[in-house]
Amino acid sequence: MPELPEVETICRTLREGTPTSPSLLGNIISGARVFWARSLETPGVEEFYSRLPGQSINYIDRRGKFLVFSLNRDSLLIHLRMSGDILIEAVDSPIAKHHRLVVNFQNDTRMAFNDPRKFGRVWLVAKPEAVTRRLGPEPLEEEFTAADLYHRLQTSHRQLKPLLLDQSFLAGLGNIYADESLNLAHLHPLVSSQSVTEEQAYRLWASIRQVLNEAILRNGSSIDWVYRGGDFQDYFRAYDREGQPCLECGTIIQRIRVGQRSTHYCPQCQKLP
DNA sequence: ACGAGCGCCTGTCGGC
DNA sequence: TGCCGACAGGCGCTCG
Repeated sequence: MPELPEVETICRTLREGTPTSPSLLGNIISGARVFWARSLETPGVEEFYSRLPGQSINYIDRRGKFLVFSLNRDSLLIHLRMSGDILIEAVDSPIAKHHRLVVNFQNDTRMAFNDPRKFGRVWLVAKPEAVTRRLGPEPLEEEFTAADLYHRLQTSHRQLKPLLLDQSFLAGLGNIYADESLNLAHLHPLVSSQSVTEEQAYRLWASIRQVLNEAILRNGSSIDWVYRGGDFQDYFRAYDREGQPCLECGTIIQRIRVGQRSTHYCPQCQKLP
């Protein structure tokens, strides 16, 4: 489920709390349990157990698709990959089937990392940059300008879709929001990046930000059995709309394979030059 | 430098 | 009903 808007939604929920679940800020960690060792990227399980107790959650942030928990001495980073989710529950509730790791708090609640497909990863490190250092710019930050995007496109010779999925080019886009952004910008997913004009780059920049901001306003997208409570899926323009009419021109949305990923686009609005 | 293919995993869905 | 392949919001690796 997790691209930037979904991770941002989870991040805000954990940081700010909801009527039914209070903020995690200030929670003191009492311990942890790992049920699937490969979910823990670093350190080893024993060190993970010994370093966590006594540290409290001072802040919760997002970098790309990573959740970043700032503790007293360390940072706890979680990447949800394809099927990961974060649940807050009572410490004495049963361990659900796909719980891979839990962090217990002194207030008798716990944070569970639930991940059916086991692709997600957790890091406990002294410096978060050790994990996030290779990420590209944050698309919603003010410092990320259209001129910046244009120059980055110029320095690459790749197709737009795989480039947008490359987290070192831009942090946070995944398959859904790459397709949505390209559709809104009227750019074909196979267009070569260095052929994009300044005006097209501006359109892509504005489209990426518009799509991500609207998705965050709708708490992200909910698809299949991994449900998060967002409803941006009801506003998709291209993604998962193969065979349906383009909302702008009525042409049937096509699905092709690009870099092993399903790619949806309107052949009329998004023409190859 | 780039794209293709594959591995990592479990679950769901459609076709036969 | 059961089986089987295709597919899924990600990413790191190898190989041409």
